[in-house]
Parts: sequence; structure tokens; C-alpha cells
Amino acid sequence: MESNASIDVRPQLALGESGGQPCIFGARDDLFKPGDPSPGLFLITAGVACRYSLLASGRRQITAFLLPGDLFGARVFLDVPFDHHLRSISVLDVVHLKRESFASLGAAIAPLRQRAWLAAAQQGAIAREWVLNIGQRTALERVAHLLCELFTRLRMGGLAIGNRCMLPLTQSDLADAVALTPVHFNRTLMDMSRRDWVRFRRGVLEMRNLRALAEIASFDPKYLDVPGEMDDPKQAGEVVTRSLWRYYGVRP
Amino acid sequence: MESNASIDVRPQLALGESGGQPCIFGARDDLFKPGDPSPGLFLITAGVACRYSLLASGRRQITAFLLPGDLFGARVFLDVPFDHHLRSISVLDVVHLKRESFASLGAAIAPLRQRAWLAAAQQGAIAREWVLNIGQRTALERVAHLLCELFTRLRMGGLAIGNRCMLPLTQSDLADAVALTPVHFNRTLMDMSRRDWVRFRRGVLEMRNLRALAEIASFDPKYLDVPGEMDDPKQAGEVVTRSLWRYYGVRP
DNA sequence: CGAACGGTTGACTCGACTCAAATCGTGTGG
DNA sequence: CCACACGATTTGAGTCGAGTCAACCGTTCG
Repeated sequence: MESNASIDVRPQLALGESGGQPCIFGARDDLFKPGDPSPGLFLITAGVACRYSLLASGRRQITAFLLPGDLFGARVFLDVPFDHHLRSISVLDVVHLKRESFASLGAAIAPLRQRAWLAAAQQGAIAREWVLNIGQRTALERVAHLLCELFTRLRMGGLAIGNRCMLPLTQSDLADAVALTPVHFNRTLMDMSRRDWVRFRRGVLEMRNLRALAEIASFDPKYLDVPGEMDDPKQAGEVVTRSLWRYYGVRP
Repeated sequence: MESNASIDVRPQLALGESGGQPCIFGARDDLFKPGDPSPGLFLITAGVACRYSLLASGRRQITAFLLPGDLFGARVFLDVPFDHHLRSISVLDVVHLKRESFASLGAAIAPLRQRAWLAAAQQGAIAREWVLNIGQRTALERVAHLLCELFTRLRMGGLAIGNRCMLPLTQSDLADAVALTPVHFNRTLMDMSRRDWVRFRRGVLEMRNLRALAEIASFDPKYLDVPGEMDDPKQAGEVVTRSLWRYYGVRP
């Protein structure tokens, strides 16, 4: 079969070298809403964003969290507008490659396009896992599974320090992702805290008993494995640095 | 931006001309299970398949239905094994393009690869919609939404006749897709039947009040729109013919 | 005929939701 | 510096939608 060797696995570099523009969005800012065309590719370098949909009842479902290292906007290649909202949760640093600049890149967009499909494939796998999670698991299992996923993804990106990571989300955000009310999410989290499995305070997640959490959630990280997702250590370090700087408000 | 004009929008032809092999699977046959590598690309020409996952508790969640015209197996391009089960529900006619034959195709796989990403993108959008559906809607809304989706997808593929379509699924299959127990799914379907909104008997779905169903489910088909998904009428006709022949057991 | 499976219905249970209120933390204006 | 406002979190009490368990019906098929 055809080799994947030609795929550039370092989107940071690829987007930067291809003329991507670093830019910043404020917290809780709707970047796109349904009907908006995608203006290009975005790579998150620091912060957290989400995809969400609203129902007439006013209820919100978050359908994806986008973390540092994640790529979004692949719809630009399909000429299909967004069918959901895309919003920053924390302050968000991205690198933006405008669709207008695609033409001038010529054949050089091929690896970027490939990289975007890869990201879309991983996000599709995560969405299917969320269907399973929300559909079949109890509140305790659901919350444990989400925390395992987020922690694992952040760790894969080099964003965990030991069993802790920055996670600038509110309990309401997390509740909307696992389809629980904030009240019941809190009860569930309290339950897990009392068992000393996790601690989640002021945007810092501490996985105090990852084994127990993964066990109860039947968390199997295989669905997160997409080759080419890992960045090289130097890159990852850069992301960590920027993230910490952003989250703490201090340049370390 | 780069034009999509070079993308082959007729996978039937593309797969056939590229040396795809027509083949048939029996009903309720597991084609792949977690850990299996993808042996290539598949296009469904007749019948229904699904993706599903099992939990230790024995509960099953269907995460996708694959209908005639749908493409699967794009993982072959990622070198990532399946993380879920893929199973035929009815008898399934597919065209299979083996991964071994990719090399000999040279640059000719490019449009196929593109087509596979497109299909994956649509399936990702559907998965996100299912997260919303299962997470936030009541049983009645959920069932209505699923039926609207399936009917719309079949109609887009030319597989509906008026307000009816063949849908060779059991209530248990549908229940596993919307994360309801078969018992409660049945109650819900009975409720909708009594209102004369749908009729679903022996694999035939009749949407007797599509407006009411779409209304209660807040069904908006935009998420199904992916350019290049529509086949030309001749192709669609061929699919219809084969599907009917298969479902009815008669060559019309 | 009888087994097996899908579908239908009833009675009861329970997990998560709703409504409501109290607490905590942080930022802000006086 | 303190008083206050606001958002986020925490807890209590009562309700309800969907699950569970169980029985029964109707077809199909060996």
C-alpha cells in the first residue's frame, strides 16, 4: 500500500512555513456558527475550544473538545459550511492558514490537506466513542471516561505534568459534553472526589487514581491512536511552554 | 481556493473501473472486529451495515448505519486498525477494492482516497449529530430524528418511493442506535404509530407525516450535505434496482 | 408441532432531572 | 479596606422518564 511517509506530521511547522498567521481569540468567543463557511485551517497552539449545538429547548450539547495540537476547519476542502458552533472556552492561541493562500501554495497544500483529514478521522473516532459513552454508560462511568480521554489526549501532547494537567473548563462545560445536568455532574464528581480518584479545582485536573477511573469507565485509549498525531518533543515542549504561559498568565 | 472538480463523484464507477470486486456478505455477519486492519475500501451497493461497540455489561451501541452508496474502510489510508465492530445487518452487496491493488493504481487512487475522506467527513458529521440526539433529546424526539435521518439518506440515494423505503432493520437494531431499550423503543414507536406519523412493518418504513416528525425532532438535514455525495440518476437507478432485487428476493 | 425470534403490553423501580437554596471565590466599586 | 455582585459550585427534596422484569402474542421455520 502507499506509504504515509510523505505526510508531514508536524502541523505546527507545516502551517507556520506555509504562511500561517498566529492569532488569538478571547475566552468564550464564538468563532463560527452554523452556516458560516470555513475560512481556512486552524491549529490550536494553546487553550481549549469546543464544537457545540443548541436545541430549541435551550439545552446545549458539546460534541467535541479541541485541545492544543488539534487541527480544525477541514471543511474548507469540502466547500461545506459549518453545521454547528465552534467556540473558544479559554483564551485561544491558533495558527491560521487562510483559504485564500491555498492557491498560491500549489502542490504544497497536499500534505496539509492530508493532515487535516487525519485530524478529522481522529475526531470522528472520538465522536463515535462519545455516542457509546453517552448512550450506554452511567453518570459515574461517563464522567470517568471523559476525564480519562481529556487527560490522555493532553498527555499525548506533552501537556500533562505527572498525573496533573491544566484544563480550563467549568463543570458546566464538562456536563454539557457528557449530557448531564451541571447539578448531577457535580454530584458525580463529588462522589469521585470522595473516593480520592480525581481532584478538579480551578482548572487543574489531578488524576489521583487513573487505574480506578479507567477501570470503571472501561476506557481503552485505542480509539485515540492515529499515526502522525504525536509531535516531536521539541515541538511539544514549545506547546507546553505557550500553554502554561497562557494558563498561568506568567511566562515561566 | 482549490477546485474540487477533479474529484470523482461517482464511486461506483470509480471503484469498478479501478478493479473493485463485487462481493456479497450474509446477514448479521461481522465483517470486522476491533483490532482488525482494514483490507481496503468498500462501497455498499445494496443492503445495510452498521458500526457498533460492546460494553462489558453486554449492552450494544450502534454508532453508525451504512446504507447503499456509503463507502467505508478509509482507515486503510491511516494504517490504523478498527476500534469497533463492523457488521452487516441485511444481506450486503459491496464492491471491494483491495489494499494490495492500491500500489498498482499509482496516482489513480488519489480521487478514491479523496472520496473516502469525503465519506468519512459525512460520517463524522452524522456521529456528532447522534451525540446531540442521544444526549439531549427525549425518546420520542430521538426516534423521530433517527427515522428522519435514515429516510432522508435513503431518499438522497434514490432509494425511497414516495414516502416509503425499505429498511431491513429490527426494532432492536434501531433501539441500539438511539440508546433506548427495545421495550421502550417499541412503546415510543407505538406512540408515533397511533398518531399516524409513521408505519414500520417488516422492514418497510412509511413516513406518513414527515413534517410532524421533523418538527418534533428538530431535524435539519444540513448535516447530511456533503458535496459529491449525490450520484447521477443512472447510477442511482442501478442501485435501486439491485437493492430492490435483494430486498424483495425478486429481480424486478 | 414446537422452538425461536421479534414485537407488544403491564407493573414496578431507579437514576437522573428539576426546583430551590446555600456557599464559596473572585473581582469590582465605593 | 470592606461591601457587594456575580458566576461557579455544592447540597437537599421531590418528580419523572426510561429501565427492568415478566408475560404474552404472532410468524417463521426446522
